Amino acid sequence: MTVVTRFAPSPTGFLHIGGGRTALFNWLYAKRHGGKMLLRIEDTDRERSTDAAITAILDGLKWLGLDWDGDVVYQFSRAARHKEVAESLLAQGRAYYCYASQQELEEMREAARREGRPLRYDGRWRDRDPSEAPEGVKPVIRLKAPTEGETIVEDEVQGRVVWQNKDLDDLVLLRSDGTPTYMLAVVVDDHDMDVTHVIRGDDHLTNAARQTQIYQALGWSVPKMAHIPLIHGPDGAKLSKRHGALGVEAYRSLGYLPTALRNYLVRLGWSHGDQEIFSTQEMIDAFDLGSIGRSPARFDFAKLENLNGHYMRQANDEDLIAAIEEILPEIGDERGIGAPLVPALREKLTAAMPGLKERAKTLVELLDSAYYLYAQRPLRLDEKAASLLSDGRSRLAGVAERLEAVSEWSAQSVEAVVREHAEAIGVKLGQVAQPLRAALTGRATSPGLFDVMAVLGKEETLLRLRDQLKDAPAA
RNA sequence: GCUCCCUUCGUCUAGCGGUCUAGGACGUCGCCCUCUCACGGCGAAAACAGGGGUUCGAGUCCCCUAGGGAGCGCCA
Repeated sequence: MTVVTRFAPSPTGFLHIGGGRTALFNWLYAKRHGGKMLLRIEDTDRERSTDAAITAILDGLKWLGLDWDGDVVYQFSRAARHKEVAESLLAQGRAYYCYASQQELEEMREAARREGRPLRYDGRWRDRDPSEAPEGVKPVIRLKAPTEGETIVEDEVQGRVVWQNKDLDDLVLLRSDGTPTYMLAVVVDDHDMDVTHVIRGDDHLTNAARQTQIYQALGWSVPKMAHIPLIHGPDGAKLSKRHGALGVEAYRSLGYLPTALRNYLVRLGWSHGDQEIFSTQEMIDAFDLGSIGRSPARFDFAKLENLNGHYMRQANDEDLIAAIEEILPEIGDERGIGAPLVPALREKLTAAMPGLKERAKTLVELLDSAYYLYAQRPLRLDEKAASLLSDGRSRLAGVAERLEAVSEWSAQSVEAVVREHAEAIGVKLGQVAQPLRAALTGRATSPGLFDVMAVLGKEETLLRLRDQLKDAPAA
């Protein structure tokens, strides 16, 4: 039997980080077993589902590099089938019409709360004859769930989880308007789509029990289930939208690479011995449900940054530039850079990339550290640079002249000249290099100074230098 | 309130009864490298929630307590 997994988000918002991980796990499991991952949009809540959310989810998946097999299934389009299944259950006496009103149900819950009883539907229409139905009330169809015995979920991650049937109530299968509830729709769709493995957040664990009851009523076999623990925010609280749960597109704008995010995500809850870095193929080869932990994990930006740095260092320069260009529309404006990059800047960025990517943790950081490439003369020095320069300006006297004399401008040749200068005035290289760096880049840190000078070129280097040395005392 | 799940360094985790004086990674702090910052190298501090059992032996199995989480909708 070929493995079929599915990712089934509801389109009520962006694809958040937890959903991204669930999708990743489903994708990895399918790939690992040569199976398929299906994508189903659970849009039966017509009020809250939006096309914008669907687009965001699809884009998020694509950016993460997760593809799916076949066409996207829209759950709502299958409503007729859901209804048919509910009615078949009704015909078999495994479901029944319930005429309880919203108000009745609320009172039921309120009373239960007051008396400290579980908040469950009391089954008041379970054995009542429909002839007693109140006039003009459209009924819902409820599952006639077993009242005795137990319902067992053999979960691939959580192990064997047992519920007493007396603790589970008769859930609604079909709403009074004839549309299916999530509980019914999921079961029917997973069955019809031949899903063999349901991998989802453990917030669905109790749903698994109720869905199991529906499978049993239908006489269908239950797919394998794997309920993975949720991701919490850095403070340990549930990762919710107001608690730092960002959509995956936000990580994109923050300058993270999809490869890094994937690597970070796969290690959240899953492990493979001591291995931390996984190529896509390695992830696929090693992924298994048994190595998924059962406790929730906190989201840690520091570790994501570290991984991102790793992947940036490893990435090839062209790909990094392409990735930067992609997010330039979002982050370029405030830095005065338009997308696409003008050829001259693109060229400089390419030349400087080996030194830049070595130092940055995110694409945004990289772009900032490349300030010296796109800065307009005269440079605005930041505070540290300004003080470095004022301290060391006198040691720079005469460098410009020495540099002027260089005919073959390269990192090597300028290094030789600067070292010569330092030696001539009897100071260490750093004593000259630091103020020089400040003058040329406007910052106290940068890639190797001589690489910077090489990328800038002789003319620009000298112009910038003279900008800052105008009022320097003579040597 | 009821049901279910969880609990190893600050964080992610290894550990599946003896090899644990508990390993790795991120982070933190030193030192080295060095023109700065990174990278890299070396090193340090840092954890089995608590209490009972079971066993010759428990981080590993069982129970209780505490703490955390999820669910309890005609939402998904």
